[in-house]
Amino acid sequence: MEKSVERGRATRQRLFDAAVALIGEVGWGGVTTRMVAERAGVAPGVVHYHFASVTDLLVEASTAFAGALFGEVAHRLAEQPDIESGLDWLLGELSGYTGTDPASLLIVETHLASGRLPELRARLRDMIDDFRACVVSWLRARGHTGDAEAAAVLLAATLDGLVLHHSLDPAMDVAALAGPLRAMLRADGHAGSEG
Amino acid sequence: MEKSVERGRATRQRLFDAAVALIGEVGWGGVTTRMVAERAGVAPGVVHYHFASVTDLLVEASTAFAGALFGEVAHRLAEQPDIESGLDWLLGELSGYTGTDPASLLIVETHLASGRLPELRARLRDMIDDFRACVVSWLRARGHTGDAEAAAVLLAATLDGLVLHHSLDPAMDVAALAGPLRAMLRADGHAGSEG
DNA sequence: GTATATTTTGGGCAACTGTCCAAGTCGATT
DNA sequence: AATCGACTTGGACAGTTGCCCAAAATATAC
Repeated sequence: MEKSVERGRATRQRLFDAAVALIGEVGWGGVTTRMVAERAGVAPGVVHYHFASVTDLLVEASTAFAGALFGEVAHRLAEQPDIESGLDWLLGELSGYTGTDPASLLIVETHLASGRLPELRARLRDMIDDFRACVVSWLRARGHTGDAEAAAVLLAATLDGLVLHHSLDPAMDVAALAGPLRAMLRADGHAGSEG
Repeated sequence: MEKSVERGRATRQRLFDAAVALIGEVGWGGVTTRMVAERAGVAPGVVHYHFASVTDLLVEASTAFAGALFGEVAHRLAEQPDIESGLDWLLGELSGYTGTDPASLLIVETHLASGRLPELRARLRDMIDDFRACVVSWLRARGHTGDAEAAAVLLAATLDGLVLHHSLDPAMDVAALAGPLRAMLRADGHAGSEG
């Protein structure tokens, strides 16, 4: 009983991939048992053999994908020598997210679904916390002197927002955003009053 | 044939309201004919008497709501005497969007659905264009000397992103973002190299 | 009153949904 | 060879879906 298990793992992985692709194509709520089964090239019953429910599959697949994506971005960002080149790299990546690619769609769909699925919500929040923490330490190591936490929160939100708007407006000039974005992270403490 | 029409308009409006509320509660794809009919207090058949399809109702309702919201925000923003107080007002508004309110949910849901509904996509893009244009003229009238278009794009995207992240992380300290956000809009031209 | 236009009703339809399950396949173990 | 366990199959089930429509209700015009 070894090759059987191996085959099972492969099927499970194919279900993951199919789920990720379909969430982007038809939306979180539009993914059906038979759809994902057909896409994975298996019989409909297989889905409920490997997962308790379709929602369960969706949660597992989307968190796995999102986790890998966040980790990858954080990792690549950490390799950037200074803040300015880091931002340039981020903007460059961003221009690759046209909004039609599975990555950006899945991220936003997962965000939304998390509002109605507490467990998914918790996982996603942990991921964003991790990502923010990476950005904070990266900013500090590169000489950012201001409120690094606030900057990280703002940067993470801005990136997500840009992915969203870029999908609506593919003609958006991403490169032109470098100026104000740099200014945002050049803030060095003398902020303003706050309540 | 006048009071009849009036009653029809009232029903139509109740269907709009029900649709807006339900998009936030169960998601764009989760709204069903019978759901919206029950919420509006009418028989299921009414929906398809007033609208060609549920999707049609959803598109009409969400664009009407989003248009009113964008218009309201742009109008209130235009009343702010300077950029800093404008940002403060925006952040204050933002802290009201906990992510559980219908407005923020509907905005994000509509964003997403637009990826699969070309007409909705076009309408939404026009709205954001209008909003950006308002921000641009507001920035210029308040003495912004840099690339006002880029600043407006970035600001609009950042606001949407913050709504998204605020919904995931209600404990987010919105006021702390004022510093870097102001710095972003304080950019006055001497940006940097760009590809 | 009758006639006409508009809106509303409640049920009917075929298609699809998630989930389950008895039967079947296939490789490993004995 | 027979047996065992993990995996897969394809169909069955009850429930829900969007959409449609003949009939009833309501309001205006004559």
